[in-house]
Amino acid sequence: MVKELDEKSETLPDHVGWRLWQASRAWHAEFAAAMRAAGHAWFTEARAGLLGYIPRGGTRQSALIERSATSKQAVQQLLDGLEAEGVLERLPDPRDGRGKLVRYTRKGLDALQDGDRIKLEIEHGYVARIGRERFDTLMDALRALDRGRSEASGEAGNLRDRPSEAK
Amino acid sequence: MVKELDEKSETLPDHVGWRLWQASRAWHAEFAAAMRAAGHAWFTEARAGLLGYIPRGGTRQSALIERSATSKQAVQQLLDGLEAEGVLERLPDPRDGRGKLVRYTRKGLDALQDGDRIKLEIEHGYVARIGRERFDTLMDALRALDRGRSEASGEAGNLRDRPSEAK
DNA sequence: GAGTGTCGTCAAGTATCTTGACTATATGGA
DNA sequence: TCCATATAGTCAAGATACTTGACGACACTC
Repeated sequence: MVKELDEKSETLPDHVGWRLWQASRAWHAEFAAAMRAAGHAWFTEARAGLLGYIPRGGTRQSALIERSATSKQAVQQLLDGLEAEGVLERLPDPRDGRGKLVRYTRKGLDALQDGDRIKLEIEHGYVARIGRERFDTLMDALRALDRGRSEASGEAGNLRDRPSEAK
Repeated sequence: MVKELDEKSETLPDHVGWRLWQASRAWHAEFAAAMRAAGHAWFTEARAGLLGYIPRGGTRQSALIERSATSKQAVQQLLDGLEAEGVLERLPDPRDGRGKLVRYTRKGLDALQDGDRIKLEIEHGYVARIGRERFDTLMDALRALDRGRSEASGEAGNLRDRPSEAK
């Protein structure tokens, strides 16, 4: 076989960013595949990202925009899609005529439940692969990193870049 | 402030997938910001992902498609963009009339060098935040996870799902 | 040299996300 | 009360990333 260009011996990157990215992608690919296999064909990465910010009890659309790190239009379009799929519903906020409340439908709650189960399964797989101890240190390090990030910027729990800078 | 809906006490998810996703996004946001600040305005996440698969010495376009986990059309469009930006160039493969070689231009190599520097800076920041030991265990766990993944499927180093299944 | 498969391209469509402009409601004060 | 300003959500248009399908050019085998 041709081997004059060193295609064979070339290595992929090996730094934190790359590893985190690969791990994240792999996790999500596994999760999404399992979700779709469980009958939730509407499940996509972008939607999953948004759902992560919607607690079981529902939330104000504006609160959602603040928490997730994207524009309100992006959030809106994702919500439009999820609403059309029957996963969520939007109700007028009784306490603010401008606002809307976002909450899960039966279908959405069922999906959340399946999601929880699948997460556990994946986690078990990970533990089986690298051992409980290493898995725990992984989680510990990731949490510490997140805490560090929160402290570095303002104090909100996320990668939101100082929600009160230009406001 | 209104507080009847438990907005305040609600917590974000805390499982591996979420943590990996957040960490990955945060890393990339930091990296991309630094790259753009360093004058590489063409830098985006998708392009970065692809560049990760292109070794310094260049590669065949087809090899690239195989390594990255996307369709060849997606790769092609990304390459089109990078070529238009003057980061890469495509040459005919002297050993295969059908093929093309992708390699970095001077501009591309300069960007890679800045990228390496920035990666180190970010890494130092991480170590400062969570300590050298914890950082090392993090990397160790991520590598172990990747190894586990490789062994689970075929043997290729990545999340590519068995490149020779339907082929 | 004919058949088959690989490499890259063209074209069109979908999903995600962005900026800009706009409507309706809320809030705080003259 | 009325007005100014800010906030919540929407509408519209466009950019980017990615997909499927179809195709032309070359390579490889027989």
